Amino acid sequence: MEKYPILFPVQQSSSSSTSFPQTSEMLGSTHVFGSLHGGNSSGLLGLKDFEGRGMSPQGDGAHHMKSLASSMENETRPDKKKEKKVRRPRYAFQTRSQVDILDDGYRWRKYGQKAVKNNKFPRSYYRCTHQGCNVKKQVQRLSRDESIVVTTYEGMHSHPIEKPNDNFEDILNQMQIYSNF
DNA sequence: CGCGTTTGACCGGCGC
DNA sequence: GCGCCGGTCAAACGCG
Repeated sequence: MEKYPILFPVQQSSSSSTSFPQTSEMLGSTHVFGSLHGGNSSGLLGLKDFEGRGMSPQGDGAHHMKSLASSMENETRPDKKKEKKVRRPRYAFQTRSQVDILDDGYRWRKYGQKAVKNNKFPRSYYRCTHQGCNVKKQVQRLSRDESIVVTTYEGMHSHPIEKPNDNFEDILNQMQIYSNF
């Protein structure tokens, strides 16, 4: 199935790499959504795994990624009447890519970027620009292995994908997304 | 011009 | 209570 010479729909992101050596392996480990049961493929990890390990061998400091470790937890807030912020489950997966921006068919608007402790690369915060859709995602590159990009999705899209171009590759990618649901 | 990015300030939660 | 830290806001800027 992944024998197609499909490349990623990274058309506009010129990230210092004109010729991508990316192979089907990379595609195989991408776009797996929600099915993080035990698929420890070469590049897929659960959320709790995140990157909490490569860091902090010194024990102290920087293990505040509890927010990221909230995988399928439904946020059983022992708190209160007011649910202003409904923390929805997050889905994180790693991707072997040389570009940070993975085009998944949706249109995202970046709204923040913060430096990550124990990581030389910053983390970018994106939000779906569709009206009424507050799906968020954050993209982060591991400093441990800079060829790995961790993408964390939060929320579910309730609107059709708006694809900026109708390449055959894009359609195939979308099919991959859906089939993995 | 409209839309997206950049970037420092701001905010709320949690640990000490 | 204070300070750190992760996340978000928003004004200014850039680009097509």
